[in-house]
Order: sequence, then structure tokens, then C-alpha cells
Amino acid sequence: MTVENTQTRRAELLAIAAGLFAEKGFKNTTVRDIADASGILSGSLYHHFDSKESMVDEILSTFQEELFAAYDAVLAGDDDARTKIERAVRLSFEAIDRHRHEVAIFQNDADHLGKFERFGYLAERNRQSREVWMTLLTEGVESGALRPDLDVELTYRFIRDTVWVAVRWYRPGGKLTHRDIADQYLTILLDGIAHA
Amino acid sequence: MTVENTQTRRAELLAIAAGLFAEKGFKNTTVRDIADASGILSGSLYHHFDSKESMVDEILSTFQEELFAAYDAVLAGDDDARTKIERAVRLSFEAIDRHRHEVAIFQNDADHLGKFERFGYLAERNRQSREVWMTLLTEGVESGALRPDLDVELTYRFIRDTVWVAVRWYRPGGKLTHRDIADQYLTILLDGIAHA
DNA sequence: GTCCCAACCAAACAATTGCTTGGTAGGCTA
DNA sequence: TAGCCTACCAAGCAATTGTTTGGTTGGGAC
Repeated sequence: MTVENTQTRRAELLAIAAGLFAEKGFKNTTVRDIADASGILSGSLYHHFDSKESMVDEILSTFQEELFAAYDAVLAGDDDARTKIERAVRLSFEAIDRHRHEVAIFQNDADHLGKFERFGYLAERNRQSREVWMTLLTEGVESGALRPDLDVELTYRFIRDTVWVAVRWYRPGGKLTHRDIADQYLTILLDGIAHA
Repeated sequence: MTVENTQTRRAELLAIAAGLFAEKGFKNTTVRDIADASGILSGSLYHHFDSKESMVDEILSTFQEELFAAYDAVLAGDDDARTKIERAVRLSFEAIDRHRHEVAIFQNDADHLGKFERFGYLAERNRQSREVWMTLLTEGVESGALRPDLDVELTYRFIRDTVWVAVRWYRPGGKLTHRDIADQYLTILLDGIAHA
């Protein structure tokens, strides 16, 4: 068995684990569940991974790295505030589309996992995410693109919640693409649902 | 010990359990956790309740009954569509304020619990909630209060998600009351964040 | 004073959990 | 052909889980 196969198998197992973690929660998924779904015995998982924790660790940290690189690219761009906000929203729905298991795990288990030292980076990433959005929204208010009376902190929370919780109902291949959803949400967010 | 005390003790234990379920999740909370927090031994809980499941059952079903009675009152009122939507939003944030443990449990564990026959009413309540919102939003579009190009189904999901997930960060006694939050959210929802 | 009963304790139960150990199959390299 | 290494099996471990059982306590009713 070649090196390529080795890495493939490892990734395969991680993908299976991610699916189960996302569906049933981390704590609620047993190593036997993962092994069964992979067609091996539970003990054999420990040839590939140190522990159940290190599996979810690898799943989450890999995803977060990619996600925040994308946010940084938006921040670093020279678009105006409104465009940056639009890009950040679209980027988030795209992440849900491409990494829905990872997003679901983060949504459901990050609070609980974050208590352990090993997962301290989760809280750090949360802080970083807040930074990104607060910067964009503040910039938006100051540039006159957004209404001046906006509570920026609260707006950040509303956006964050609405965007990420969509992972609970969004299904790739469904009637609406992640782009459709981003479009609709941006319309509502920017201009509201009331008739002009 | 009088009958009054009996009912008090039972409610006391349920409240303690609700707090733990909300904080750590249903599956992740052990009967020993509940017993410890109550100052008794785990076995003694079974004098009051059939099972751990029946505890969460009682917590959730009691709450849902109260909540949906409130929704029904809004629907039955003779306000215009926009006012009804405002009332439904305010009512939801008020529920988060008054029953945050119950809301949190519903948010975090309803999906998992709903798979068991015993908790079939959870799915039923979800359907009911969708009904309420779809009715209000459709009425809003038809009456001209809301923009005609609105995707009502999607809008329902956005509202539901944003409102209920607020339970994750809202803290009673904090800087913002549930009324403040409802005001801000309604402004954003109805008129958007963009500068007019 | 006797009885009752709600509330609880003490101890154990089988099942399930994450994980370990020692071994084996079989393809790859030399 | 020999040796090596990856991937896995088979069996078991201690800890933790929800729950059960039989007994104790102490206040209220008659």
C-alpha cells in the first residue's frame, strides 16, 4: 500500500467521522459508530488516530484554517465596505455548502469542546471572527453605507447566527444553491423585508 | 411534608435538571450530575421521575404548550400583518428571556430527541411554528406590507434561526433587555441595515 | 403511640464507553 | 526469499452510564 493510499484512507476515515459527528454530535458518536461505518473494528481506528478527540481536532482545525484564510482575503481586498460585507456573507454560505459537516460540528460542539485546553484555538477563532465582522460593519457605518444608528455588536451577532445556523437546513443539491440563499439573505439584511 | 412541598421539590429538581441540560446538553448530562447539583444521590431521582427522558419530556412539553398558546393569541388577534409579525418576534425574545433553559434545550437537543416516538410532538410543534410564520408572512406580502418578491419560506427560516439562536448569547440582566433586542432586530429585519 | 408515606440512602446491576494489547495478513522492497 | 510495514482483527480493560432494589428517616394523621 502506497503513501498515497495511506493518506487517502486516513482522509476517508476522517470524512466518515465528520459525517457522524455532524449528524449525532461529538459526544454522542462512539468510536464503534465510526468503525462500523468504516467497515473495521473500533480498535483499528487507533492505528490511524491517537484518540477520538484528535479526530475532531484535525477536522475542525483544518477547516478553520481554510475559512479564515478566506476571510483575510476579503479584509485585505480594496472593495468598499458594502461589497466586503457581501463577499463575507457569500463566502460563509459557500463554506456551508462545501464543508457542511465541519460547520455543523463547530456549531453544535464548539462550546463544549472549547472548555478543554486542546481546543483553545476555537475560542481564539471566535474572537477573530468577531474582529472581522466588527471591522466590516464599523467601516460600513463610518463610510455612510450603513445606517448610522446601527448597534454594530448586535448586528454582528444577528448576521453570524443567521448565516451559520443555516447549516441545519441547507442541503446541497436542493432547490436553492448557496448563491441563491446568499442573494436572498443579503437583500433582506441590507434592505429589509418591508415594502419600500 | 405537605403536598405543596412535594410539588415544590419536584419543580425544583426539574429546574436544576433544565439548567444542566441547557448548559451541557441532554445526553451529556448524567443523572449523577443532576443528583449532585440537587444534593441527593442519583438513585433518589427515581423516586420523583421515571427516567432521565421523562424529565426532559416534562420540561419541553410544558414549555411548548405555553409558547404556542401565546402564538395562537397573536394569530387570533385583529392587528394588521406587520403588527402581528412584530408581536410574534417580541413574544419569541420574551420567551428566551423567561425560559432560556427550555429554549436552549429545544435548540440543542430537539433534533436528536425527535427521533424517538415519545418526542414526536416536537416535530409536530415545528410544523405548527412554520404554519404560524408562513401565514403571517404570506399575509404580509398579500397585504402589501412586505415586499412582493420575498421568498416566504426562506424568510421564515431566517427569522426563526436568528430569533431562537439568540438564546446562545442573550443573558437576562445584561446591558440589553429582550425588548431592546427585539426592537433592534425588527428594525433590521423590516428596513435593513443599509443607509436609506 | 401507631401507622403511613414522601424523600432519601447505600449498594449494586448490566450495558456502554474510549482505549490497549498482542497478534496476523499481505503487499512492497531489497 | 527474507524482512518490513501498513492496516487490520480479537479480546479485553477500567471507567462511566441509566436504572433497580431494599432499607432508613422523619414529619403528619388518626
